[in-house]
Amino acid sequence: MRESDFVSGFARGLKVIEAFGETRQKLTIAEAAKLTELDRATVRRCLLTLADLGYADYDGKFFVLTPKVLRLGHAYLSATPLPLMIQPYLDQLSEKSGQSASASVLDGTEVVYIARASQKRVMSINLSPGSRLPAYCASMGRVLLAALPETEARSILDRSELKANTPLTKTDPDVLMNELRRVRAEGCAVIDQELELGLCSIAVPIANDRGRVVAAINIGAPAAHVPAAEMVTRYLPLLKETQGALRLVLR
Amino acid sequence: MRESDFVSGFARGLKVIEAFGETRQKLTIAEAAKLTELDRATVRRCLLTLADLGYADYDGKFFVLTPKVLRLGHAYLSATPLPLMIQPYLDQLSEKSGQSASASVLDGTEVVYIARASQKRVMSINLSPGSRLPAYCASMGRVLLAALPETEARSILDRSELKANTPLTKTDPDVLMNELRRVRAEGCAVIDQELELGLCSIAVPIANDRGRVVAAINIGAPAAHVPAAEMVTRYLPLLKETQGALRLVLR
DNA sequence: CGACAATGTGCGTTATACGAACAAATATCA
DNA sequence: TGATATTTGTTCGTATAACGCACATTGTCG
Repeated sequence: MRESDFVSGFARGLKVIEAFGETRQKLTIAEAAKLTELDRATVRRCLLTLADLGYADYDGKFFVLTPKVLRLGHAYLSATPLPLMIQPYLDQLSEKSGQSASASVLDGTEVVYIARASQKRVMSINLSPGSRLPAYCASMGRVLLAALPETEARSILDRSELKANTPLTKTDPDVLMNELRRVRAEGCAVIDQELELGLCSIAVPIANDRGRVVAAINIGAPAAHVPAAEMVTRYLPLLKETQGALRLVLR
Repeated sequence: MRESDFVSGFARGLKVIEAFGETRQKLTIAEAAKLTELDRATVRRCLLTLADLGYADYDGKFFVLTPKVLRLGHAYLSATPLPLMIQPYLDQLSEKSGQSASASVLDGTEVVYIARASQKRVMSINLSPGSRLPAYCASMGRVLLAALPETEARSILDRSELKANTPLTKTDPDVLMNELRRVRAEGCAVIDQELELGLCSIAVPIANDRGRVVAAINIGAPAAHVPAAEMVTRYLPLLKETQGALRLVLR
């Protein structure tokens, strides 16, 4: 791609949208300028353009995203075969296990949920498709990182904000790299309350018919119901079964 | 807003992203130019910019959206109070009714799902938050349209593609306007297999503490389990209860 | 009321990027 | 396989889009 094929004004605008992140419902011009490191006047024009097009509302101080903004990315979930094909398998997996089951892919340093089936909600956060979790402390993140070349996985860990969500969260990069080696060897990852106290999950990678890892699936359960030590014996057979079935149908 | 505050290059780029819609996983340059009615060279530069930034992959012919594109706007679902506040109520509603419960808001001619709780999936499509349905033939769409001034509702119907999804789908604008008047009078809408054969749903509007309608909630059920004639007696009391509880907490 | 922060605005400047036209590549069809 | 149609790549002249700096205005806080 040549430099003259790059539209920098468009790129700046996308950077402004990304400034909202996952936690900011609204932004001021000054906040968005700080987050994007773009000139304040440039950011102001981008935000005003979003408001004019209906992607945001402006009350004279704050820009608030509107439902229209969901048009900008939902095609990935609604039109891409992978989420659509995995969903029925997760429905069955959730039914058989009696717990929630999800699928995700890696995007940068995070896993993005692309499909989910749940019975009762037990997590404090709602992980519908499009939601993100840091890969280093999520079971699906662990298996997706384990499927990468070690230098690439290490690079992602180095770019991650390795914060301790609970006293059980592993945050040392070397410890995490050893853990990824173990995950690769065993073919699954178990997270024992590293993301959130009270929650355990077990995940396996999903490969397509050419052996390339394209997603991960997991089963999540409350630690009170299923201690981490039992996650493997109770759920790994079901996950392996689903893994094998999906391998035959994904290309 | 002054014309000089509008960034037309950014606006064109957003139009190109929207060209993917809800059903197109991939687009060629020519397809995107046709859908957006922009010059082919302009569209090409926008798509190449998306690819360069990682929002799409390019195989030399097709541009395919990547999971990164989900960063564009997910803050609306993950950071906006409305979806987060409604979710626990839908969980309870789903539990009590034994059916799926959802919330949505109006965006253009469609309803966008913003929260969902489900037991078993019975629809052929997966309606996770971010998904869209045409408002004219969805129960939540009916109640949201009914909450608008008649001229505005009529304008939305006129802009809709009023297609018959099933033999039961109402598509005549005058018939639909009468139906909206009935919905307004009764305070709820029941859809009897107009969206998809085998599926019924009942919805009520959700107002905030100032009486302004901000969302709709529904319960959906298989027609085989709950005939449309019974939807009101079985589920309207539960919906009204949730409606009242939400009114107290939404501002 | 003054200090400080945030926002609005003007405008000189130039880099951005548009789009038309032509070339090259790919797809389709007989 | 060649002809034709369609799509994509590329050049480049040109206009203007839009950048960003500086100053003015407004809002907030103590």
